[in-house]
Amino acid sequence: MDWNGNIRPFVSRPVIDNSFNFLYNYNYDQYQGMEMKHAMQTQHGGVQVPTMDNNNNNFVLNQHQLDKKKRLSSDQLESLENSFQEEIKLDPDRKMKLAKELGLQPRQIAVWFQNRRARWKAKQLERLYDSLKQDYDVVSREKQKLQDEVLALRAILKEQATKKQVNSTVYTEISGEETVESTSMPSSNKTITRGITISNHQNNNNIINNNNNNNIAECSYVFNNVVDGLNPVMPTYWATLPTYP
DNA sequence: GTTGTGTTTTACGAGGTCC
DNA sequence: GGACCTCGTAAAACACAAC
Repeated sequence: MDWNGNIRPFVSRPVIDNSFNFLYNYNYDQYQGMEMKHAMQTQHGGVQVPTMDNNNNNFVLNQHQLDKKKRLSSDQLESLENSFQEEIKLDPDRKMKLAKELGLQPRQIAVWFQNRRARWKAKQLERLYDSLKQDYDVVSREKQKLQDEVLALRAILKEQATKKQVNSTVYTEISGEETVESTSMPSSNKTITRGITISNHQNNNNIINNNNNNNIAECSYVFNNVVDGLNPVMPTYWATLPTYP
């Protein structure tokens, strides 16, 4: 029994031999004890009734009736698609209207919308994945760039610290004061990073190399905050990333 | 033309939510 | 409790390459 009270035999197998016709009798039920929900349909969803077999008084299906799962026509699909584009959910009134217009069972309309929503959702997920992957790639490249910068700056710092150590050793020999600065990372990174400029670093590399005092004066806002874990600064492109509900 | 195989579409059942 | 939903799946329909 379908939603409209029509009876539709289960007809999932092709006729191989007439001797097996009993398998396709009206009373045949693949799922014993289960309610029949299928309605045999014509090209446009009309219900077909099984015919009587002359020999044994059983209901049998002719070849046309055995053609199950008809695909919807292009016109039907177009109408359904248009309706779906208007609203992906199907209210009962619209379902009945579409069923009438397209000559389909209301159940078919409901099922089509359910399947269409599933396809739509899968597509959305696919797009979301692509978008997130793109974002990830951008962030990943940026991270690599920043890591390279950190390595370069550490090398510079190490070099400067070595020079400084040499100078202070000479000074200590004279004054007796201890002025050696640690350059190890990351345990003492705060000490180091407070004296480094990351923004405009490429232009500043020369300055760093040539003017130790200027480097210390150009304290990095970005680097300090990121390393200290305070108010991390977002890359400008983050603002352009799409938002998702 | 046939056959094998992968993909798409139609349809359903199970289990859940909502009114 | 009925209508409807999502999710997972079966099976028919279809597309297409290989022979």
